Amino acid sequence: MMESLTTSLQRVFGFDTFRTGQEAALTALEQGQDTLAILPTGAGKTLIYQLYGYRHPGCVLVISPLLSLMNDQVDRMRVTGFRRSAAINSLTSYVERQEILRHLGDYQFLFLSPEMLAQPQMLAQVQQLQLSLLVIDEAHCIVQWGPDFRPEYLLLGAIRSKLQQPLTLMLTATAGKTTRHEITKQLRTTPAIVAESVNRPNIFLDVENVADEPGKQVRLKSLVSQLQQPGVVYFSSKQQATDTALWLHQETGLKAAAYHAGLDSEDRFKIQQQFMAGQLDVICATSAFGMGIDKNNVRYVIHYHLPADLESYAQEIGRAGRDGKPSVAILLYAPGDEQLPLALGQSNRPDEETIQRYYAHPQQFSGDDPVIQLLAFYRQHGISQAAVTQMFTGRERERNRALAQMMAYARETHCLRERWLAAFDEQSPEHTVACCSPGNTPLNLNAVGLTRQQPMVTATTEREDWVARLQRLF
DNA sequence: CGTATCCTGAATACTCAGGATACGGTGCCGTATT
Repeated sequence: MMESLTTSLQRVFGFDTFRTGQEAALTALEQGQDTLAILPTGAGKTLIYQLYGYRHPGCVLVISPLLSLMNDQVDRMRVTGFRRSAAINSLTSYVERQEILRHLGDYQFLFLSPEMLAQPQMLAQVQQLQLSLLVIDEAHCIVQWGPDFRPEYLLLGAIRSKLQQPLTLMLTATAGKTTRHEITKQLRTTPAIVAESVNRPNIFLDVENVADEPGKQVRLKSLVSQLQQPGVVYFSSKQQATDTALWLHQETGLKAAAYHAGLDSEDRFKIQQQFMAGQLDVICATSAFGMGIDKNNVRYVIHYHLPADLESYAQEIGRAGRDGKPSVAILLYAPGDEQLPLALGQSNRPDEETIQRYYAHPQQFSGDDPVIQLLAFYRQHGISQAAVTQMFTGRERERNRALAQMMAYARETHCLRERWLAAFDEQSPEHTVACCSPGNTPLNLNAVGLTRQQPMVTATTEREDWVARLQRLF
């Protein structure tokens, strides 16, 4: 008889108890059920598949969206005693890759990107393995990136079938009802769902209405110079992230840097390291910044532009206050801001006519256009014109719905938390002054307890004091 | 979709109306080129 989960936990990690969600997910997996686990960052999602891998013979195959995540994870696993771990990706040298492939059957944990796994040679190798578990890390990427950015994500369902439907664990920090539905539909399974609340009570929510672009800049500068550091300001434009980092530094003297996909990987790495080490006050970033960032003392996340949906917003504000201390998420909204996410959503999407013309005469199109590259991908994978049309139509409808939900948050006049959590089918705790400040109410920074003039007291006494202080103030 | 910038042509030469165009985000992979 196999030892209990708790005994394994004790033996492998030296912990006596599981964190919320871990045990439920493991229990479902032990019963042979595919499992979708929606757990906040820092809840110990990797422990779930590490422990499962420890308890069962065969290989745990982990599909991960980013090379940096993969490589960090392999390093961490080797340090903590899981030495039979490897990643194969474009950064792997030829020699190293040959070495791993020669002993592939000996590995307990193998990390691949969807693109790598989709390659026929690689898939053939993996088909030879005895898989104990297939893990889809950051599973929301299937929905967020699949259709119009990284189409290999949409092949995972077919690949899973070719691997004889191995037991599958899907991991993410944020997934509303439609995202959950889409993930499981794509992966062709009806899993057990283990979901923790996405609420983050220590993050004060705020929407700030401004008249226009200059008004937004003024407000941003004022907020950034008053708030406790460090913080993150999100943009939907690389240029504006860069310009604003420089401007904020000049205007306020704060140590500010920009982070986006236009920087070379050396700079990206350096800036990320500096931020993690506390050498930066504020990072002006695009959505490129975030996954895999686990800094616990981020005090504020400001959105200069409107995110495309509440799930992205939840992911991004979730990077504040990991230490449980009071933090704030501020959305700056100017009339018409919804046009930018709308346009971005359209930019990678072919219209019906283009699809029709491409399928009729594919050779007449230039291969440089990313939209055409997507169509070429789907056509080469035998996906019909009708299916592609239907997919992009559905995608458009879904993006519009998601943006409308985001707009409803921006325009909310009653309780932002209630509005936010409703998108994840969650009830909100009762609204208090410590909860949020919608766009129609002014933000009192002192009330949030985050101004630099009023440094926070120590963590243990903070929570009661903070609520009590707020109650008195109002 | 909407803003900013560039371009064009007509009228003027200390210019400007209005149209065309570019910009706006996320990452794998591997091949061709320096």
